[in-house]
This record gives sequence, structure tokens and C-alpha cells, in this order.
Amino acid sequence: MASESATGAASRGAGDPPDVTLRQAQDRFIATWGKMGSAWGISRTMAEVHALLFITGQPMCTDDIMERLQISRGNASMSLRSLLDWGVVSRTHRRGDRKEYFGAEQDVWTMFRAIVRERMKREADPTLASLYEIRDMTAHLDAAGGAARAQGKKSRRSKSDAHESAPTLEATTEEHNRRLDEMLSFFQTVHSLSERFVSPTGRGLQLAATILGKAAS
Amino acid sequence: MASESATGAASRGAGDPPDVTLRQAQDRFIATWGKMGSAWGISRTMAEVHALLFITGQPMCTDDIMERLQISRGNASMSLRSLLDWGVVSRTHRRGDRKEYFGAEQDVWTMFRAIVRERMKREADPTLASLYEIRDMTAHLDAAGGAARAQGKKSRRSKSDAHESAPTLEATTEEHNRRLDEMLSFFQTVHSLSERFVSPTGRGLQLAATILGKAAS
DNA sequence: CGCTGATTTCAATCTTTTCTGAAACAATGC
DNA sequence: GCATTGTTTCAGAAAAGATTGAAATCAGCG
Repeated sequence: MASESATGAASRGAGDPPDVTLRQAQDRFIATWGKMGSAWGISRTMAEVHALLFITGQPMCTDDIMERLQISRGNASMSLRSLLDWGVVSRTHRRGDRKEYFGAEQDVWTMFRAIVRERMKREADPTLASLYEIRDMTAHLDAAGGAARAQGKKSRRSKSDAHESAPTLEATTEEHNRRLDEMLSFFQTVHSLSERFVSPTGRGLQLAATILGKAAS
Repeated sequence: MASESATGAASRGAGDPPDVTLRQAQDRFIATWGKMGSAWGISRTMAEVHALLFITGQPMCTDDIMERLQISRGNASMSLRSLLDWGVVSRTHRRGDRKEYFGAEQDVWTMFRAIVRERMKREADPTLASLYEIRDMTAHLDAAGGAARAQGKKSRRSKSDAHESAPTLEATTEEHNRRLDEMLSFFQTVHSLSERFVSPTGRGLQLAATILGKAAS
């Protein structure tokens, strides 16, 4: 019984003169979004739930979502929880209704800022930390002291290692360190960029992106 | 038998006085890279193969890779093929050796440009195409000829029809279109940005990114 | 409190993706 | 041609990941 509650948008198409086209457009959007999500390592269903909430603009309850997407209660609950964790969906309530409703962030830039923020936090930052640790493992073999650390200094390997003892091994380690430093430098740049993008004052970067993008198109 | 061919770096650690630390650092790098790859929708093994080739800097043959990563021949072959398709690994040969050797692109920025180029081509571009199609499905209901649309479909419908039957529906569709337009605009911006980054003259953006990144850190 | 209904959790199940290994397929040299 | 060495393909096996559904938990209310 609860599944056909009077939630407006969610169940409108069932009994009223339906706008079939709108419904189809929504469904295609949901499918597209889901496909893209799964290509980027996000569960398809989670992306679909988000797409549904975004494209309808209507806060919906768990039952609405279950019915519209034909998924189980558990799945819907899990997906919603994840979306809340990501900060792209928020809870709302209705007066005189004990159900929880969920609505998607409607501003596209804000939405992507949240996504970037979370992905950085979950994946890029740990990776960066690991890279630092790995770099430290071979720091003792640095030719020019620890200065190259953490700054991605691109030291061209010196040709003059006339160490007759183990030139190959040392040279190899030196190159290893150079590669790691370059990688670290790259990740630091990306990290800084993302912080700009993500920050509350990230509007500047948004504007820059828009201008850069427009100019190139 | 072929798996212990004398390929230098790949099998050095086995019999010679081994640089255990270097080997461990490489292994950790490979693991880190593999984990990150899988978080971004790339097969873990493929990422690991790439990591191995990148961090050693040494061109390696299929057998070297199989042994070092403990994977099957088929898997190694498939992963290498994919990496070649992505353009981050290239074939090399050695005089007097019929085997093929594979080496990773060593410049980090070039590498990421290749990755971005391929991902855009495979995922973002199709998504953008779908979004255009979806947008066209409801183009006839545009109130004011959507400026953000690219193909400029003419809306023949007069907006002031005063259909008293379904004002809500019209409003809903209008909002739907607005959301799609915002999404399209966002994707177009990202697309243009990526083209700048990816292009041969993409150095400009690389520089800009570096400066922006540095400034914010 | 304990009832009612909403929400979360989680082991079992199902689906999708990845991996293997051996056979088919080149390419090279004799 | 044909033996030899190296590469690719692909059907089935294995692993990883997603989904279900029912039981446990929680929250408001009389």
C-alpha cells in the first residue's frame, strides 16, 4: 500500500493521462547516467537512483524509487545511504508524513564539486600518501639529498656515475626515484587543482573552466 | 622455460645480489597503481602491467610480465593489447630477438593526456551524444528556444496556448529541459577543456594547471 | 512501555567481470 | 614446405561485485 502513496511526480504517470515522452526521456537519462557511472567505478544502481532524483527534481521516498527503478528495498536503502555520504543527495521531510524523502542537489556545478571532493578524498589522497611512502623507501639513495622529495624535481640523471662498483643498480634506483618524483609532482598538481575547484571559493575555477572551455570550442 | 630469459631488469633480482628494497618499492607501486586503476573502472591487472612497465622503465616481454605479476599468458596478452590501444604502452624489438618487448610511455603528462583522450572518446563523448538525443526528445516543448542547444531545433509551438488542462505538466517538462541544458552545458565545458588538455598544443593547459596548482598549495 | 510502520543490515544468491590455459594463428628461418 | 618460436583468441572457471529479502533495528506516538 505504501508503494502507491500520493507523492506527485513519482506515481503520476500511472493513472493520469501520461506524458509518455517525458517519462521516456527520464528513463533514457537514467540509463545513460547509470552506464556512465559504472564505467567510472560507481555502482550502476546508485548512479540510476541519483539520476532519477536529479532529473525529476522531486524528492522521493524509498518506495517511489523502488517502484520506478524496479529494485529491492535493501538496494534502494544502500544506494541512498551512499548518495547521502557523497553529499549529492539530501534528506527532506514532509509535514504529517513519517516517511523520509530524498532529493538530489540540483546545481550541476555544486554536484560535481561534491563528486570530485569525495573521489579525491577516497582515492587520490590515499594514492598520494602511498606514493610518498614508496618514495621514502628509496630516499636514502638520492644523489642530491632529500631536496628532490615532495617537489617533483626533475633531475636529469647525471651521466657521470663512474662508480665502478655497481653503476647499473644505482643508476636504476636513481631513475626509479626520478619517475616517482614526476608522478608525485603530477598528483600534487592535480590535488591542488581539485582543492581549488572544490573549495567554497571554487567559483573562480569554475569561471575559468567555462571561459577556457568556451574559447576552445 | 622461456620465462627465465635473460631480460635484464625483470629477472635480475632472482639470482644476483638483489636490491630487495627497490624490488619492494616497485611492488608497492604496482599494487598502489592497480588499486587506483580498479577504483576508476580499469581492470586491476591492466593497471598493474602498466605500473610495472612504467616503474621499471625497462621494455619487457610477455614472459617477463607473466612471471613478475604471476598472471597467465592470455591475461598478459590481453592487458598489453589494451594498453597499446590506450596508447600508453608501445612495442619495441631487440636485435636478434624475435620476441616483442613492451615499454610504457615515460612522460607522466603525456601519459595522462593519452588516458584522458581515450576515456573521453569512450565514455564522455557517447554520454554527451546521448544527452543531446534525450534533450531533443522534449525540444518541442521549449518555451523560448533553448539557447544552450547545439542543433537549434525550431520550436513551432506557441508558448501561450493556455491549455488549462495540464499546466503542471508543462512546467515539469520545462524544468526537465532546464536541467538537461545545464547538464549539457557542463559536459560541453568539460569536453572543451579536455580537448585543450589533450591536443598537441595542450602544453598551455599543462602549464596553466601547474601554475594554478602551485599557487593554491 | 509496547505498537506501528519506516529503515537498515546482512547472509545467501545472482550477475558481471576477469582470468586461465590450451588451441588456433602468425612469423621466421631452414 | 615445415619446424620452431612467439602471439592471440576464446570457452569455461574463478573471483569480484551487486542485489535481494527477510529479520533486526529504530523512531514516533498513544
